[in-house]
Amino acid sequence: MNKYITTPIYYVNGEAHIGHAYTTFIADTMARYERLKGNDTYFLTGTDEHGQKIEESAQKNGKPIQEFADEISATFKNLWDEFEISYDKFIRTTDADHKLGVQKAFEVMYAKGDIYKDFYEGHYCVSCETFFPETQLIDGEFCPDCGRTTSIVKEESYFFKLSKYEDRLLKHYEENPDFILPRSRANEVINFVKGGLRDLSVTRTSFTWGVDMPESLNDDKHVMYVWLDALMNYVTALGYGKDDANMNYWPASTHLIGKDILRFHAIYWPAFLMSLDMPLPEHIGVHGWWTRDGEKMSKSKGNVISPKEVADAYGVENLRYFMLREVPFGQDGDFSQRAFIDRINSELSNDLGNLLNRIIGMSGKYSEFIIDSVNVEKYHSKELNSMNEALGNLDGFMKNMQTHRYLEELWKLFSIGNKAIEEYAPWAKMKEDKKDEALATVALVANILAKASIMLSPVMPKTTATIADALNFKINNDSYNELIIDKKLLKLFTIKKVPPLFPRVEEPLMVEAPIAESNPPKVEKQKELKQDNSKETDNLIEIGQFFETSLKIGTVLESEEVPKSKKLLKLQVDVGDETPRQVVAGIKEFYSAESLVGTQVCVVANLKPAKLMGMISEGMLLAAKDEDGLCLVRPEKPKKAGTPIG
RNA sequence: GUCAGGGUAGCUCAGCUGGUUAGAGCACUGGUCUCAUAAGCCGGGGGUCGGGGGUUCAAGUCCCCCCUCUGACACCA
Repeated sequence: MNKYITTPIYYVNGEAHIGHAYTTFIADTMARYERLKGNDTYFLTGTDEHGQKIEESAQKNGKPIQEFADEISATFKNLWDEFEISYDKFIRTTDADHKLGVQKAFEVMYAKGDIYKDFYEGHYCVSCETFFPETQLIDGEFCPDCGRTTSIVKEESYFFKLSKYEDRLLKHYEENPDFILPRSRANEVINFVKGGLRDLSVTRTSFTWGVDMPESLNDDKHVMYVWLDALMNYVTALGYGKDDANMNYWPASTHLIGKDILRFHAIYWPAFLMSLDMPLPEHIGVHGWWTRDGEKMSKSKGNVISPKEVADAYGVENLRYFMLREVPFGQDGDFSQRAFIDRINSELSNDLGNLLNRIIGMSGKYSEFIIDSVNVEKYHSKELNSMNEALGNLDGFMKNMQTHRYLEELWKLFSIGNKAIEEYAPWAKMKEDKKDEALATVALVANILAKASIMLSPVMPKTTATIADALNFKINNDSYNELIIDKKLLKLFTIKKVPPLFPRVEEPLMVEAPIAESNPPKVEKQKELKQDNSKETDNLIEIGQFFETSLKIGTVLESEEVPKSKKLLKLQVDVGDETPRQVVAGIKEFYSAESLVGTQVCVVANLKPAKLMGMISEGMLLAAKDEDGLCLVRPEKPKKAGTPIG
């Protein structure tokens, strides 16, 4: 059977973070699991390199775009190589073959009438060079960004008839309840589709760093929109549009993605495939995000975890185990060294590693390290049964990507082993001259470890290979068939002594990033500033530019909640003009309407008016927001309304 | 605000179509073996299953209302 597992292609806008590693670990585990079962498996990962953002980032770094993309792409590839990720192909959207495939797809959809050239018609603000939907316009006419008059302008664009596939998509979700996993994500998608789909603009004329249009269309003003380009990677990697060399792997078994790109994979991608008359992937697996010690990770907070740093400190395999064991698939997970260390010590060191040592010790003392399964069934049918029961449950968990349940279930084996040793106490049996029984128990545990290692190997390939080596067998499809499917026992062998697999971790191996306590310590502030400074140095402005912003002290005269709004307060603010200014501010979650009346705030006074919930906002309040909430910036002492700030 | 999904032991969670004294792991604690990485094993404490009504012989499990959390969308200037 063919299996095809993919990760998203990672955007080359920054280096790999823990989330990238997580996705890749899950995918790698699934791919290894399928191979173990003897399925012909293709595992794809790679990088997404087109689009305006990349163009801009390269410019900022003063590098040719391709060179910039090459560099970042290489950091991903190198990291995965270092982590021994078992990908079959690392695709880059700048690969020539990929571009060919995208163009081919475009031609097919175009020929079919699913892509048509039209005009992106909308209210266009010339000075902002942007289109705005009517709902955002102020008084149906003015630009929400600059307040100038907009005009109805048509810009040429190619569109994909997404709307045409609405019904077919809904039908597919309904008929394939496990198309999107976990279920809760499917509901989100269904709701969104039911809300109606608009045709998708699939080309851009505003930048050039993208896949060119197919020659047959003879239209080089446009380049492909990045998502059409990016999503196609899943088939161009198999040779679509070129030689179809590996198209026998299509459709994909699982596209693994993070929750941020759900819509593209669950709506656009299936629609594209329908248009190309190609089968849809079996599953879209949607995982959550990682927090750190309960808090969101962010660059400004300085608490971002580098996967390499963690792997260097704790070992890649331990990290893989932790990430897959700690969090229920689909949910957000929390990374803390404490939780990590607990799992290493209690599950890896105590339950597993120590168990291996126990039988090495006993076999050495009782039988010169020789392990013989001959009497296992005679004395331990009870243990064998419960072991087989747990082993039988594993496949279902993996199919649903419930890696945490999978590992939890697998760990029952070690418990069975530890309990058996205790219950049958081979040392006592030896004294009672029941060597057969003593050795049977040791052999039972050896078999438990062997079988568990096979099933653990997709998660921890190297460590389990070491265990297998100690137990004189190799983990592969053959041993899987023999020991797991046919439930056979290990043949007579001599166990090899190995050093402890999982040394206990007594204290954190990484320096903790400063974490905000109840009162944010100064350290964090400093760090934040430092980061910002270093970031801002290439982005300095002239003082004149600063003074283009008119900041004034304002006194809040009136304040009321905007009905039906979660975030907005409508304020009347005196900024020294004859009439008060109406300012709509998104601070309702942090300030009650009454508490603001009579207080002073800092107002950006020459901001172009904007329309929020249909109300004009003629200014903006200065406020600072971080993970702990938002606070307004206010004058230290009362000042007359309208006092300029500078 | 609309929609979706939650709120079960200190923590992380399991409890399918309602049915005996509500479970697991971790943490805490008492005991105990010695093959082992001060690991293992046995036992214990601890829950008004968010709140309030209702249906039923019987509800964590079904219905209604409320509180609260998370996510998506609609307004974060």
